[in-house]
Amino acid sequence: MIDERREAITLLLRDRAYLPVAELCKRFRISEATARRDLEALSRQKSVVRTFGGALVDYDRRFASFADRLKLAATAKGKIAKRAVELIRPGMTIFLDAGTTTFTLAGLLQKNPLALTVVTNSLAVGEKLAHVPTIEVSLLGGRLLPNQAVLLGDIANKSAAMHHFDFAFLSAEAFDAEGVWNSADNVVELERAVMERSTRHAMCVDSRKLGKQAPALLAAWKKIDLLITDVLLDEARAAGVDVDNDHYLLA
Amino acid sequence: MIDERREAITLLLRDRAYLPVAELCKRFRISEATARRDLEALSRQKSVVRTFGGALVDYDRRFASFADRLKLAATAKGKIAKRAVELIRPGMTIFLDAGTTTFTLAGLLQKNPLALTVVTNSLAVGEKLAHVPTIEVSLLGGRLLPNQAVLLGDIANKSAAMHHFDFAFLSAEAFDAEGVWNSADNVVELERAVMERSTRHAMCVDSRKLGKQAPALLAAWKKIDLLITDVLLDEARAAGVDVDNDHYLLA
DNA sequence: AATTTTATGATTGACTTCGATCATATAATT
DNA sequence: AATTATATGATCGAAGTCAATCATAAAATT
Repeated sequence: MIDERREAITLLLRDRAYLPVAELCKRFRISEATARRDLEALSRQKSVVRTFGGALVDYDRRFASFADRLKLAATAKGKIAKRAVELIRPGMTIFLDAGTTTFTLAGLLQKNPLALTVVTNSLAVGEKLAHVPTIEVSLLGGRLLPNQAVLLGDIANKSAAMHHFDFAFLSAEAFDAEGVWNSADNVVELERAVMERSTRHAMCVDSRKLGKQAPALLAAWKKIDLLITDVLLDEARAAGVDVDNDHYLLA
Repeated sequence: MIDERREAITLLLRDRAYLPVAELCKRFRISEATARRDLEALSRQKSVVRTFGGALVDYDRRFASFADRLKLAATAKGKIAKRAVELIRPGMTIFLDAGTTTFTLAGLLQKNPLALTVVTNSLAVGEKLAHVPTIEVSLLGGRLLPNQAVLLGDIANKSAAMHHFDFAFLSAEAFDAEGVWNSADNVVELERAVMERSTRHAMCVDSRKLGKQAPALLAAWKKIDLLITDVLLDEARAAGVDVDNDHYLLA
Protein backbone atom coordinates (compact mmCIF):
# COMPACT_ATOMS: atom_id res chain seq x y z
CA MET A 1 0.00 0.00 0.00
CA ILE A 2 2.51 2.53 1.13
CA ASP A 3 5.05 1.41 -1.40
CA GLU A 4 2.51 1.52 -4.19
CA ARG A 5 1.59 5.04 -3.28
CA ARG A 6 5.17 6.18 -3.20
CA GLU A 7 5.76 4.48 -6.50
CA ALA A 8 2.77 6.34 -7.86
CA ILE A 9 4.16 9.58 -6.52
CA THR A 10 7.48 9.21 -8.31
CA LEU A 11 5.60 8.28 -11.46
CA LEU A 12 3.42 11.32 -11.13
CA LEU A 13 6.47 13.42 -10.52
CA ARG A 14 8.08 12.21 -13.71
CA ASP A 15 5.37 13.99 -15.63
CA ARG A 16 4.90 16.94 -13.43
CA ALA A 17 8.36 18.06 -12.42
CA TYR A 18 6.86 19.64 -9.33
CA LEU A 19 4.31 18.43 -6.84
CA PRO A 20 2.94 20.56 -4.00
CA VAL A 21 2.14 18.85 -0.73
CA ALA A 22 -1.43 20.10 -0.91
CA GLU A 23 -2.01 18.41 -4.24
CA LEU A 24 -0.52 15.22 -2.95
CA CYS A 25 -3.09 15.22 -0.14
CA LYS A 26 -6.00 15.69 -2.50
CA ARG A 27 -4.85 13.16 -5.07
CA PHE A 28 -4.24 10.35 -2.62
CA ARG A 29 -6.77 11.34 0.05
CA ILE A 30 -3.97 11.60 2.51
CA SER A 31 -3.19 13.86 5.43
CA GLU A 32 -0.43 16.42 5.21
CA ALA A 33 1.58 14.43 7.69
CA THR A 34 1.61 11.32 5.52
CA ALA A 35 2.27 13.33 2.42
CA ARG A 36 5.29 14.88 4.06
CA ARG A 37 6.45 11.52 5.35
CA ASP A 38 6.22 10.12 1.84
CA LEU A 39 8.20 12.95 0.38
CA GLU A 40 10.76 12.71 3.12
CA ALA A 41 11.18 9.00 2.48
CA LEU A 42 11.50 9.51 -1.25
CA SER A 43 14.00 12.28 -0.82
CA ARG A 44 15.96 10.10 1.57
CA GLN A 45 16.21 7.46 -1.12
CA LYS A 46 17.05 10.34 -3.46
CA SER A 47 14.35 9.88 -6.03
CA VAL A 48 12.90 13.31 -5.40
CA VAL A 49 14.12 16.60 -4.03
CA ARG A 50 12.14 18.34 -1.35
CA THR A 51 11.25 21.97 -1.54
CA PHE A 52 9.31 24.14 0.81
CA GLY A 53 5.74 23.12 0.17
CA GLY A 54 6.34 20.31 -2.24
CA ALA A 55 8.87 18.25 -4.11
CA LEU A 56 10.38 18.03 -7.53
CA VAL A 57 12.07 15.41 -9.62
CA ASP A 58 15.75 15.48 -9.15
CA TYR A 59 16.45 16.95 -12.51
CA ASP A 60 19.83 15.38 -12.86
CA ARG A 61 18.51 12.11 -11.55
CA ARG A 62 17.25 11.47 -15.03
CA PHE A 63 20.88 10.89 -15.76
CA ALA A 64 21.32 8.17 -13.16
CA SER A 65 23.10 9.69 -10.21
CA PHE A 66 24.76 12.07 -12.57
CA ALA A 67 24.68 14.76 -9.94
CA ASP A 68 26.52 12.59 -7.45
CA ARG A 69 29.15 11.57 -9.91
CA LEU A 70 29.61 15.17 -10.94
CA LYS A 71 30.64 16.01 -7.41
CA LEU A 72 33.28 13.29 -7.29
CA ALA A 73 36.66 14.78 -8.08
CA ALA A 74 34.88 17.88 -9.31
CA THR A 75 38.01 20.00 -9.21
CA ALA A 76 40.00 17.48 -11.19
CA LYS A 77 37.23 17.21 -13.75
CA GLY A 78 37.10 20.98 -13.94
CA LYS A 79 40.81 21.25 -14.64
CA ILE A 80 40.69 18.52 -17.24
CA ALA A 81 37.74 20.12 -18.95
CA LYS A 82 39.54 23.44 -18.96
CA ARG A 83 42.61 21.95 -20.64
CA ALA A 84 40.32 20.26 -23.12
CA VAL A 85 38.50 23.41 -24.23
CA GLU A 86 41.82 25.08 -24.89
CA LEU A 87 42.28 22.59 -27.71
CA ILE A 88 39.06 23.60 -29.38
CA ARG A 89 39.16 26.13 -32.22
CA PRO A 90 36.25 28.01 -33.73
CA GLY A 91 34.68 26.20 -36.65
CA MET A 92 35.59 22.74 -35.43
CA THR A 93 33.26 19.80 -35.35
CA ILE A 94 33.84 18.00 -32.08
CA PHE A 95 32.46 14.90 -30.43
CA LEU A 96 31.60 14.93 -26.76
CA ASP A 97 31.26 11.57 -25.12
CA ALA A 98 28.72 10.79 -22.43
CA GLY A 99 30.30 11.26 -19.02
CA THR A 100 30.73 13.68 -16.21
CA THR A 101 33.99 15.19 -17.40
CA THR A 102 32.65 15.86 -20.86
CA PHE A 103 29.50 17.26 -19.28
CA THR A 104 31.67 19.65 -17.33
CA LEU A 105 33.35 20.52 -20.61
CA ALA A 106 29.95 21.27 -22.09
CA GLY A 107 29.33 23.60 -19.17
CA LEU A 108 32.47 25.55 -20.02
CA LEU A 109 31.42 25.80 -23.65
CA GLN A 110 28.06 27.08 -22.57
CA LYS A 111 29.66 29.86 -20.57
CA ASN A 112 32.33 30.70 -23.14
CA PRO A 113 30.64 30.01 -26.44
CA LEU A 114 32.60 29.34 -29.62
CA ALA A 115 31.22 28.80 -33.09
CA LEU A 116 31.14 25.03 -33.16
CA THR A 117 29.37 21.92 -34.24
CA VAL A 118 29.03 19.55 -31.32
CA VAL A 119 28.02 15.94 -31.78
CA THR A 120 27.22 13.82 -28.76
CA ASN A 121 25.50 10.66 -27.62
CA SER A 122 24.54 12.22 -24.31
CA LEU A 123 21.17 13.91 -23.94
CA ALA A 124 22.53 15.82 -20.97
CA VAL A 125 25.29 17.35 -23.05
CA GLY A 126 22.95 17.93 -25.97
CA GLU A 127 20.33 19.72 -23.94
CA LYS A 128 22.94 21.78 -22.16
CA LEU A 129 24.29 23.15 -25.43
CA ALA A 130 21.11 23.26 -27.48
CA HIS A 131 20.37 26.79 -26.32
CA VAL A 132 23.76 28.21 -27.13
CA PRO A 133 23.28 30.30 -30.28
CA THR A 134 26.76 29.79 -31.74
CA ILE A 135 26.74 26.04 -31.30
CA GLU A 136 25.05 23.59 -33.60
CA VAL A 137 24.22 20.42 -31.72
CA SER A 138 23.72 17.02 -33.26
CA LEU A 139 22.72 13.87 -31.46
CA LEU A 140 23.77 10.45 -32.54
CA GLY A 141 20.91 8.10 -33.15
CA GLY A 142 20.51 4.86 -31.29
CA ARG A 143 18.97 3.07 -28.39
CA LEU A 144 18.07 5.33 -25.51
CA LEU A 145 19.18 3.66 -22.31
CA PRO A 146 16.68 3.81 -19.48
CA ASN A 147 17.72 6.04 -16.60
CA GLN A 148 20.85 7.12 -18.35
CA ALA A 149 19.89 9.43 -21.18
CA VAL A 150 22.65 8.00 -23.28
CA LEU A 151 22.50 6.67 -26.83
CA LEU A 152 24.22 3.38 -27.58
CA GLY A 153 24.02 0.28 -29.72
CA ASP A 154 24.54 -0.69 -33.34
CA ILE A 155 22.64 2.25 -34.67
CA ALA A 156 24.61 4.65 -32.55
CA ASN A 157 27.81 3.14 -33.90
CA LYS A 158 26.59 3.53 -37.47
CA SER A 159 25.46 7.06 -36.66
CA ALA A 160 28.97 7.95 -35.64
CA ALA A 161 30.16 6.94 -39.10
CA MET A 162 27.93 9.61 -40.60
CA HIS A 163 30.12 12.36 -39.17
CA HIS A 164 33.67 13.48 -39.25
CA PHE A 165 35.18 14.99 -36.13
CA ASP A 166 38.08 17.39 -35.85
CA PHE A 167 38.40 16.44 -32.24
CA ALA A 168 36.74 13.80 -30.08
CA PHE A 169 36.71 14.10 -26.30
CA LEU A 170 36.22 10.71 -24.72
CA SER A 171 35.74 9.69 -21.14
CA ALA A 172 36.77 6.47 -19.48
CA GLU A 173 36.28 4.50 -16.31
CA ALA A 174 39.83 3.36 -15.75
CA PHE A 175 43.37 3.43 -17.13
CA ASP A 176 46.40 1.29 -16.42
CA ALA A 177 49.43 -0.25 -18.11
CA GLU A 178 47.30 -1.97 -20.71
CA GLY A 179 45.41 1.07 -21.81
CA VAL A 180 42.11 2.82 -21.24
CA TRP A 181 39.01 0.97 -20.04
CA ASN A 182 35.33 1.62 -19.98
CA SER A 183 32.23 0.19 -18.38
CA ALA A 184 30.68 -1.93 -21.12
CA ASP A 185 31.17 -3.36 -24.58
CA ASN A 186 28.59 -1.19 -26.26
CA VAL A 187 30.23 1.89 -24.80
CA VAL A 188 33.70 1.11 -26.14
CA GLU A 189 32.27 0.03 -29.49
CA LEU A 190 30.81 3.46 -29.92
CA GLU A 191 33.95 5.18 -28.74
CA ARG A 192 36.03 3.19 -31.22
CA ALA A 193 33.66 4.11 -34.02
CA VAL A 194 34.07 7.74 -33.03
CA MET A 195 37.86 7.48 -32.88
CA GLU A 196 37.94 6.11 -36.41
CA ARG A 197 36.10 9.15 -37.65
CA SER A 198 38.21 11.68 -35.76
CA THR A 199 41.29 13.57 -36.81
CA ARG A 200 42.34 13.71 -33.20
CA HIS A 201 40.96 12.40 -29.95
CA ALA A 202 41.61 12.97 -26.27
CA MET A 203 40.97 10.68 -23.32
CA CYS A 204 39.77 12.67 -20.32
CA VAL A 205 40.32 10.73 -17.11
CA ASP A 206 40.96 11.83 -13.57
CA SER A 207 43.43 10.41 -11.08
CA ARG A 208 40.91 8.26 -9.20
CA LYS A 209 40.90 5.98 -12.19
CA LEU A 210 44.62 5.33 -12.40
CA GLY A 211 45.75 1.74 -12.05
CA LYS A 212 42.24 0.36 -12.32
CA GLN A 213 40.51 -1.76 -14.90
CA ALA A 214 36.94 -1.87 -16.09
CA PRO A 215 34.98 -4.55 -17.99
CA ALA A 216 35.95 -3.44 -21.50
CA LEU A 217 39.29 -2.32 -22.91
CA LEU A 218 38.79 0.77 -25.00
CA ALA A 219 42.26 1.15 -26.49
CA ALA A 220 45.92 0.39 -25.93
CA TRP A 221 48.24 3.31 -25.38
CA LYS A 222 49.82 3.27 -28.79
CA LYS A 223 46.45 3.99 -30.35
CA ILE A 224 45.74 6.97 -28.17
CA ASP A 225 46.36 10.48 -29.44
CA LEU A 226 46.20 12.39 -26.20
CA LEU A 227 45.70 11.77 -22.52
CA ILE A 228 44.35 14.65 -20.46
CA THR A 229 44.56 13.94 -16.76
CA ASP A 230 45.45 15.38 -13.39
CA VAL A 231 48.00 12.62 -12.84
CA LEU A 232 51.61 13.73 -13.26
CA LEU A 233 53.37 12.17 -16.22
CA ASP A 234 55.98 10.55 -13.98
CA GLU A 235 53.36 8.95 -11.79
CA ALA A 236 51.43 7.71 -14.76
CA ARG A 237 54.52 6.20 -16.33
CA ALA A 238 55.42 4.63 -12.99
CA ALA A 239 52.05 2.91 -13.09
CA GLY A 240 52.90 1.53 -16.51
CA VAL A 241 50.99 4.04 -18.57
CA ASP A 242 52.81 4.16 -21.89
CA VAL A 243 52.53 7.77 -22.97
CA ASP A 244 55.21 10.31 -23.79
CA ASN A 245 55.12 14.06 -23.57
CA ASP A 246 53.64 14.49 -27.01
CA HIS A 247 50.58 12.51 -26.07
CA TYR A 248 50.05 13.87 -22.61
CA LEU A 249 48.51 17.01 -21.16
CA LEU A 250 48.55 17.86 -17.48
CA ALA A 251 45.33 19.30 -16.10
CA MET B 1 19.85 46.51 -14.86
CA ILE B 2 16.64 44.84 -13.96
CA ASP B 3 16.38 43.05 -17.28
CA GLU B 4 19.95 41.84 -17.03
CA ARG B 5 19.29 40.44 -13.60
CA ARG B 6 16.18 38.66 -14.73
CA GLU B 7 18.03 37.32 -17.70
CA ALA B 8 20.71 36.06 -15.35
CA ILE B 9 18.06 34.43 -13.21
CA THR B 10 16.60 32.43 -16.08
CA LEU B 11 20.10 31.44 -17.11
CA LEU B 12 20.89 30.32 -13.60
CA LEU B 13 17.66 28.42 -13.50
CA ARG B 14 18.55 26.52 -16.63
CA ASP B 15 21.33 24.85 -14.71
CA ARG B 16 19.68 24.60 -11.38
CA ALA B 17 16.13 23.48 -12.06
CA TYR B 18 15.12 25.04 -8.75
CA LEU B 19 15.95 28.33 -7.13
CA PRO B 20 14.85 29.31 -3.64
CA VAL B 21 14.01 32.94 -2.98
CA ALA B 22 16.58 33.07 -0.21
CA GLU B 23 19.37 32.09 -2.56
CA LEU B 24 18.27 34.66 -5.07
CA CYS B 25 18.62 37.32 -2.39
CA LYS B 26 22.14 36.27 -1.52
CA ARG B 27 23.35 35.86 -5.08
CA PHE B 28 22.12 39.19 -6.33
CA ARG B 29 22.31 41.13 -3.07
CA ILE B 30 18.64 41.80 -3.30
CA SER B 31 15.79 42.09 -0.85
CA GLU B 32 13.16 39.40 -0.65
CA ALA B 33 10.64 41.81 -2.09
CA THR B 34 12.64 42.36 -5.26
CA ALA B 35 13.41 38.71 -5.57
CA ARG B 36 9.72 37.92 -5.41
CA ARG B 37 8.91 40.64 -7.88
CA ASP B 38 11.45 39.22 -10.28
CA LEU B 39 10.07 35.75 -9.99
CA GLU B 40 6.54 36.99 -10.38
CA ALA B 41 7.49 38.88 -13.53
CA LEU B 42 9.28 35.87 -14.97
CA SER B 43 6.43 33.58 -14.17
CA ARG B 44 4.04 36.04 -15.76
CA GLN B 45 6.05 35.85 -18.95
CA LYS B 46 6.03 32.09 -18.43
CA SER B 47 9.74 31.45 -18.36
CA VAL B 48 9.68 30.09 -14.83
CA VAL B 49 7.14 28.47 -12.56
CA ARG B 50 6.70 29.80 -9.07
CA THR B 51 6.63 27.57 -6.06
CA PHE B 52 6.25 28.37 -2.42
CA GLY B 53 9.67 29.68 -1.50
CA GLY B 54 11.26 29.65 -4.90
CA ALA B 55 10.88 28.97 -8.57
CA LEU B 56 11.74 26.31 -11.06
CA VAL B 57 12.32 26.09 -14.77
CA ASP B 58 9.16 25.43 -16.63
CA TYR B 59 9.99 21.87 -17.37
CA ASP B 60 7.92 21.76 -20.49
CA ARG B 61 9.39 24.96 -21.75
CA ARG B 62 12.34 22.97 -22.94
CA PHE B 63 9.86 21.79 -25.51
CA ALA B 64 8.88 25.30 -26.61
CA SER B 65 5.40 25.98 -25.29
CA PHE B 66 4.69 22.30 -25.54
CA ALA B 67 2.52 22.53 -22.46
CA ASP B 68 0.34 25.19 -24.03
CA ARG B 69 -0.08 23.31 -27.27
CA LEU B 70 -0.91 20.17 -25.34
CA LYS B 71 -3.90 21.89 -23.83
CA LEU B 72 -5.29 22.94 -27.20
CA ALA B 73 -7.94 20.48 -28.30
CA ALA B 74 -6.70 18.14 -25.60
CA THR B 75 -9.82 15.98 -25.72
CA ALA B 76 -9.61 15.57 -29.49
CA LYS B 77 -5.93 14.68 -29.24
CA GLY B 78 -6.78 12.20 -26.50
CA LYS B 79 -9.38 10.49 -28.65
CA ILE B 80 -7.08 10.37 -31.65
CA ALA B 81 -4.26 8.96 -29.58
CA LYS B 82 -6.61 6.33 -28.17
CA ARG B 83 -7.67 5.18 -31.63
CA ALA B 84 -4.05 5.11 -32.64
CA VAL B 85 -2.87 2.85 -29.80
CA GLU B 86 -5.58 0.37 -30.71
CA LEU B 87 -3.69 -0.23 -33.93
CA ILE B 88 -0.51 -1.15 -32.13
CA ARG B 89 0.24 -4.83 -31.55
CA PRO B 90 2.86 -6.28 -29.21
CA GLY B 91 6.21 -6.82 -30.86
CA MET B 92 5.80 -4.01 -33.37
CA THR B 93 8.39 -1.41 -34.19
CA ILE B 94 6.64 1.91 -34.45
CA PHE B 95 7.68 5.44 -35.24
CA LEU B 96 6.32 8.33 -33.22
CA ASP B 97 6.63 11.73 -34.78
CA ALA B 98 7.34 14.90 -32.82
CA GLY B 99 4.09 16.59 -31.95
CA THR B 100 1.54 16.99 -29.24
CA THR B 101 -0.80 14.25 -30.44
CA THR B 102 1.98 11.70 -30.67
CA PHE B 103 3.20 12.86 -27.28
CA THR B 104 -0.25 12.14 -25.91
CA LEU B 105 -0.02 8.75 -27.58
CA ALA B 106 3.26 8.17 -25.77
CA GLY B 107 1.50 8.99 -22.54
CA LEU B 108 -1.05 6.25 -23.20
CA LEU B 109 1.70 3.77 -23.96
CA GLN B 110 3.39 4.70 -20.72
CA LYS B 111 0.25 3.93 -18.77
CA ASN B 112 -0.65 0.79 -20.70
CA PRO B 113 2.68 -0.70 -21.64
CA LEU B 114 3.08 -3.11 -24.53
CA ALA B 115 6.24 -4.90 -25.61
CA LEU B 116 7.40 -2.54 -28.32
CA THR B 117 10.25 -0.86 -30.06
CA VAL B 118 9.57 2.84 -30.37
CA VAL B 119 11.62 5.08 -32.61
CA THR B 120 11.19 8.83 -32.45
CA ASN B 121 12.78 12.14 -33.32
CA SER B 122 11.28 13.81 -30.28
CA LEU B 123 13.25 13.97 -27.05
CA ALA B 124 10.02 14.53 -25.17
CA VAL B 125 8.57 11.28 -26.45
CA GLY B 126 11.84 9.45 -25.96
CA GLU B 127 12.30 10.53 -22.38
CA LYS B 128 8.67 9.78 -21.59
CA LEU B 129 9.04 6.17 -22.71
CA ALA B 130 12.64 5.51 -21.76
CA HIS B 131 11.62 4.35 -18.31
CA VAL B 132 8.98 1.89 -19.46
CA PRO B 133 10.50 -1.56 -18.99
CA THR B 134 8.71 -3.28 -21.88
CA ILE B 135 9.54 -0.59 -24.41
CA GLU B 136 12.83 -0.22 -26.20
CA VAL B 137 13.32 3.36 -27.26
CA SER B 138 15.53 4.54 -30.08
CA LEU B 139 16.19 8.10 -31.07
CA LEU B 140 16.93 9.20 -34.57
CA GLY B 141 20.17 11.04 -34.94
CA GLY B 142 20.35 14.55 -36.29
CA ARG B 143 20.48 18.19 -35.52
CA LEU B 144 18.97 19.12 -32.19
CA LEU B 145 16.83 22.19 -32.69
CA PRO B 146 17.19 24.84 -30.01
CA ASN B 147 14.15 25.21 -27.77
CA GLN B 148 12.35 22.38 -29.44
CA ALA B 149 13.98 19.14 -28.42
CA VAL B 150 13.39 17.75 -31.87
CA LEU B 151 15.82 16.07 -34.22
CA LEU B 152 15.81 17.11 -37.86
CA GLY B 153 18.01 17.57 -40.90
CA ASP B 154 19.88 15.42 -43.38
CA ILE B 155 21.28 13.14 -40.77
CA ALA B 156 17.87 12.61 -39.22
CA ASN B 157 16.54 11.67 -42.65
CA LYS B 158 19.36 9.20 -43.17
CA SER B 159 18.81 7.87 -39.66
CA ALA B 160 15.24 7.07 -40.53
CA ALA B 161 16.51 4.88 -43.34
CA MET B 162 18.33 2.73 -40.81
CA HIS B 163 15.04 1.41 -39.44
CA HIS B 164 11.97 -0.35 -40.62
CA PHE B 165 8.65 0.50 -39.05
CA ASP B 166 5.55 -1.63 -38.80
CA PHE B 167 3.57 1.48 -38.16
CA ALA B 168 4.41 5.19 -38.24
CA PHE B 169 2.28 7.74 -36.44
CA LEU B 170 2.73 11.15 -37.95
CA SER B 171 1.42 14.51 -36.93
CA ALA B 172 0.59 17.44 -39.15
CA GLU B 173 -0.22 21.12 -39.00
CA ALA B 174 -3.01 21.22 -41.53
CA PHE B 175 -5.06 19.18 -44.02
CA ASP B 176 -7.24 20.19 -46.92
CA ALA B 177 -8.26 19.06 -50.41
CA GLU B 178 -4.66 18.88 -51.58
CA GLY B 179 -3.44 16.68 -48.78
CA VAL B 180 -1.63 16.96 -45.47
CA TRP B 181 0.67 19.87 -44.61
CA ASN B 182 3.34 20.55 -42.10
CA SER B 183 5.30 23.47 -40.76
CA ALA B 184 8.62 23.27 -42.58
CA ASP B 185 10.55 21.55 -45.32
CA ASN B 186 12.90 19.69 -43.04
CA VAL B 187 9.95 18.33 -41.09
CA VAL B 188 8.18 16.88 -44.13
CA GLU B 189 11.45 15.56 -45.52
CA LEU B 190 11.88 13.49 -42.41
CA GLU B 191 8.28 12.38 -42.41
CA ARG B 192 8.57 11.25 -46.01
CA ALA B 193 11.72 9.33 -45.21
CA VAL B 194 9.83 7.63 -42.40
CA MET B 195 6.85 6.83 -44.62
CA GLU B 196 9.13 5.12 -47.11
CA ARG B 197 10.39 2.83 -44.41
CA SER B 198 6.98 2.01 -42.95
CA THR B 199 4.61 -0.83 -43.72
CA ARG B 200 1.76 1.42 -42.69
CA HIS B 201 1.41 4.97 -41.52
CA ALA B 202 -1.28 7.09 -39.93
CA MET B 203 -1.77 10.83 -40.01
CA CYS B 204 -3.03 12.08 -36.66
CA VAL B 205 -4.69 15.46 -37.03
CA ASP B 206 -7.47 17.14 -35.11
CA SER B 207 -10.38 19.14 -36.45
CA ARG B 208 -8.84 22.55 -35.85
CA LYS B 209 -6.55 21.84 -38.74
CA LEU B 210 -9.17 21.04 -41.33
CA GLY B 211 -9.25 23.26 -44.41
CA LYS B 212 -5.97 24.90 -43.61
CA GLN B 213 -2.59 24.87 -45.27
CA ALA B 214 0.92 25.11 -43.87
CA PRO B 215 4.25 25.97 -45.52
CA ALA B 216 5.10 22.47 -46.72
CA LEU B 217 2.95 19.80 -48.34
CA LEU B 218 3.63 16.47 -46.70
CA ALA B 219 1.63 14.17 -48.95
CA ALA B 220 -1.35 14.01 -51.29
CA TRP B 221 -4.30 11.90 -50.20
CA LYS B 222 -3.65 9.03 -52.54
CA LYS B 223 -0.34 8.41 -50.81
CA ILE B 224 -1.80 8.33 -47.33
CA ASP B 225 -2.58 5.01 -45.66
CA LEU B 226 -4.76 6.19 -42.83
CA LEU B 227 -6.23 9.37 -41.48
CA ILE B 228 -7.11 9.44 -37.79
CA THR B 229 -9.13 12.49 -36.88
CA ASP B 230 -12.10 13.78 -34.91
CA VAL B 231 -13.63 15.18 -38.09
CA LEU B 232 -16.55 13.15 -39.43
CA LEU B 233 -15.86 11.49 -42.77
CA ASP B 234 -18.70 13.40 -44.46
CA GLU B 235 -17.41 16.72 -43.25
CA ALA B 236 -13.90 15.90 -44.33
CA ARG B 237 -15.05 14.85 -47.79
CA ALA B 238 -17.16 17.99 -48.03
CA ALA B 239 -13.96 19.96 -47.45
CA GLY B 240 -12.38 18.12 -50.36
CA VAL B 241 -10.43 15.58 -48.34
CA ASP B 242 -10.06 12.61 -50.65
CA VAL B 243 -10.24 9.63 -48.30
CA ASP B 244 -12.61 6.69 -48.28
CA ASN B 245 -13.71 4.50 -45.42
CA ASP B 246 -10.75 2.16 -45.73
CA HIS B 247 -8.33 4.96 -45.11
CA TYR B 248 -10.19 6.76 -42.37
CA LEU B 249 -10.65 6.27 -38.65
CA LEU B 250 -12.95 8.38 -36.52
CA ALA B 251 -11.61 9.36 -33.15
C1' DA C 1 -5.95 -14.27 20.50
C1' DA C 2 -2.49 -11.32 22.27
C1' DT C 3 1.31 -8.53 21.24
C1' DT C 4 4.25 -5.88 18.68
C1' DT C 5 5.24 -3.15 14.76
C1' DT C 6 4.02 0.02 11.33
C1' DA C 7 1.17 3.48 9.15
C1' DT C 8 -1.81 7.16 9.66
C1' DG C 9 -4.30 11.47 11.11
C1' DA C 10 -4.89 15.30 14.25
C1' DT C 11 -3.01 18.92 17.01
C1' DT C 12 0.32 22.13 18.40
C1' DG C 13 3.64 26.01 18.39
C1' DA C 14 7.68 27.68 15.95
C1' DC C 15 9.08 29.28 11.81
C1' DT C 16 8.75 30.82 6.83
C1' DT C 17 6.75 32.83 3.12
C1' DC C 18 3.43 35.86 1.10
C1' DG C 19 1.40 40.06 -0.70
C1' DA C 20 0.23 44.69 0.41
C1' DT C 21 1.53 49.11 1.77
C1' DC C 22 4.53 52.80 2.35
C1' DA C 23 8.76 55.47 2.06
C1' DT C 24 12.97 56.10 -0.22
C1' DA C 25 16.25 55.98 -3.97
C1' DT C 26 17.41 55.83 -8.69
C1' DA C 27 16.53 56.71 -13.57
C1' DA C 28 14.07 58.96 -17.30
C1' DT C 29 11.62 62.86 -19.06
C1' DT C 30 10.44 67.42 -19.41
C1' DA D 1 16.57 71.73 -12.28
C1' DA D 2 12.14 70.03 -11.52
C1' DT D 3 9.06 66.45 -12.27
C1' DT D 4 7.58 62.08 -13.21
C1' DA D 5 8.13 57.15 -13.56
C1' DT D 6 10.28 53.13 -12.06
C1' DA D 7 12.82 50.18 -8.94
C1' DT D 8 13.89 48.97 -4.44
C1' DG D 9 13.84 47.95 0.58
C1' DA D 10 11.46 47.71 5.04
C1' DT D 11 7.58 46.55 7.76
C1' DC D 12 3.57 43.92 9.10
C1' DG D 13 -0.40 40.96 9.51
C1' DA D 14 -2.22 36.92 7.25
C1' DA D 15 -1.58 32.57 5.62
C1' DG D 16 1.19 28.53 4.74
C1' DT D 17 4.52 25.10 6.01
C1' DC D 18 7.23 22.52 9.20
C1' DA D 19 8.69 18.96 12.67
C1' DA D 20 7.31 16.93 16.85
C1' DT D 21 4.11 14.63 19.64
C1' DC D 22 0.39 11.75 20.68
C1' DA D 23 -3.47 8.67 19.94
C1' DT D 24 -5.59 5.52 17.02
C1' DA D 25 -5.96 2.10 13.35
C1' DA D 26 -4.18 -1.48 10.57
C1' DA D 27 -0.86 -5.15 9.70
C1' DA D 28 2.46 -8.44 11.00
C1' DT D 29 4.31 -11.49 14.37
C1' DT D 30 4.11 -14.41 18.09
